[in-house]
Amino acid sequence: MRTSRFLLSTLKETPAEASIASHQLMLRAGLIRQLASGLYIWLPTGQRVLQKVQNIIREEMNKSGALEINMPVVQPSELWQESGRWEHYGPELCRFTDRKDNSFVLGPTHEEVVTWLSRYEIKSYKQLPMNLYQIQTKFRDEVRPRFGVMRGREFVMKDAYSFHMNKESLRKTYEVMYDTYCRIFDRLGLTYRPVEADTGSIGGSHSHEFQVLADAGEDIIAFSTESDYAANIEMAEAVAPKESRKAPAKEMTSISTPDAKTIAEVAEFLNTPETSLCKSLVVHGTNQKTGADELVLLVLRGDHELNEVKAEKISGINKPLTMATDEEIRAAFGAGPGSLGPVGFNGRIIVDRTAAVCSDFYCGANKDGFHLGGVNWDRDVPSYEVQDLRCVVEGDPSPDGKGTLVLKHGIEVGQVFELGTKYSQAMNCTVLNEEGKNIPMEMGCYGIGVTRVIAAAIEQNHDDKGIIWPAPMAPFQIAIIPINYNKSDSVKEAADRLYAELTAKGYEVILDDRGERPGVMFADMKLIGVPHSIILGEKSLAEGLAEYEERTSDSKEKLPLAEIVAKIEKALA
RNA sequence: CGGCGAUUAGCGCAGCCCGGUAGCGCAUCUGGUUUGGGACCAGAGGGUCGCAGGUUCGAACCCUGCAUCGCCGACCA
Repeated sequence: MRTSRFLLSTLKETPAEASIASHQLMLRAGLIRQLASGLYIWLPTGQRVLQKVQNIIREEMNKSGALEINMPVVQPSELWQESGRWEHYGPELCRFTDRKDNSFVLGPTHEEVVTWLSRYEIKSYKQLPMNLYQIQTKFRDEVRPRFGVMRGREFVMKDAYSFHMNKESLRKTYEVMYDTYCRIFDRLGLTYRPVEADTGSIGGSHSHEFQVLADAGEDIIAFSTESDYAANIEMAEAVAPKESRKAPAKEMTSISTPDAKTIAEVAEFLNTPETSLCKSLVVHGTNQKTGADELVLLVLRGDHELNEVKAEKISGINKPLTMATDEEIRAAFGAGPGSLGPVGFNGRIIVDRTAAVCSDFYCGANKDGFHLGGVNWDRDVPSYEVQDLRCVVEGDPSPDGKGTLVLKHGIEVGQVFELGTKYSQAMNCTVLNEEGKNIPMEMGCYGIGVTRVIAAAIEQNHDDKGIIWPAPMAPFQIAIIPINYNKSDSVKEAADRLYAELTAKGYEVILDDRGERPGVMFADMKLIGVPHSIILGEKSLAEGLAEYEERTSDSKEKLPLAEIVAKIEKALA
């Protein structure tokens, strides 16, 4: 490719809307342009990267035995009603009607369509297992699109769906996909970790996420210092403290705490650490026996945070988790949210494992402006349950018993699920087994955020000059930078000859034939992150020399022109 | 969906408080000089100041509404 015939579209200045490195660089390097909130055009440079990532994914998926298909973006609403997700998927699901007033959605994912397909195409257990995948555009009307393609509304995803006779077969394919994902992310040159994950609204039982480690990541991952335990913080178990609760040493007393409402304020007012306080949160629940709505009190140690995913999984707590309003709280407790506590509350109380071993603690008095001190479970609060409610914090013991936990930010680039029969049952997707009996197929699903992978790679690989692509993702492998291309015959001749030679060998070469000043060419090639550059100048050429520069280290080396091709071939081998 | 902010040339911004000829830098085009790390000189093109109302002799500027974009939070296979 010659720059004069290419749409390089680089920007010197950073557009104001971009806040993280990958978004800024994708705009500056001319990979993408924003069309509307969460919608992006992929420019030629970006499209080349996108296709490279897609090809690697496709190769590895094909190697794993999966079969590529292509399903429509537009899907009939009836399928979503069949699966039950018409109700459960919120406004994120973009719904519309056609001219005949038939109802459709823009596919945010394709479980319904692929299940519909398999219902017709898979008739016998002899066809199983089968794994179908596509690389396709999805649309999710995100509440808040941000960070460029990291969280766009329209994005490219590789999604695969596997079908099985039984759980053993599903588990086998799950393992194959897990390994395939490792190979894909290894090949892409990313630093990532597979972590235990929540299954979220897609449903299912067993799941791992593939997280690219980067500070800009929106997820938090807990790792063990000693073992390979790793989990999304949503899932990471906060194990029960080993030490048992101390016997009460103090009498319960009421303390006036005017204007102290938050944990930090109360701790400061009482001149005591946050760990000696317990905080109380009120959520909506359903009474297990009567089925009536009720308010449930959740109690955590003052320095800990509620893990909403864990709370939602407790039966009797409404999903999605909804906090009680100030009015509801006042009606039930006779006090506002800043002064709540378990003492005297006669509804359901769920206490976090760590809070449950606190003794002589402080908590709200259920009276505005007052807290209680010297509070003890059992003695002062006779009836309560103990559950794992909180987010883990750094230093917590690892759930597998080895080492302690550290927390890091991650970008979720892939996820593998065991779905089970959630969709096959709801949509009557069955197969005849060896006994001639109709059974719902076991299903798995496996996604990779293709466009997000690119943003994640840039988050991990850039410097102040621009992108430093992992070799397999680079839009071009080699840049030829001729100084005075338009004026010097020797430079032009050498550049054209090298370009022809390297191109004929099958390399992806970009020749900067714009005749720009050297600084402009260097800056552009570094910005778009071409891994290898050949610099040709008239003076060096007169001595038979060319220069080789490598992007990762920005190191330069002069060597005979005749040896440059061999040098490049070695570097790219 | 709540709170906050922005919207003026392709991009980054000033002008608004205090109403009266729409500006700067970068980019683009022309000519010239330059050519090893985002050059210099001279000239040129490019704007319904987000949209709609209102106040006013007169609105980029003041008022009202709406839209879009962004930030923080809630949300998220």
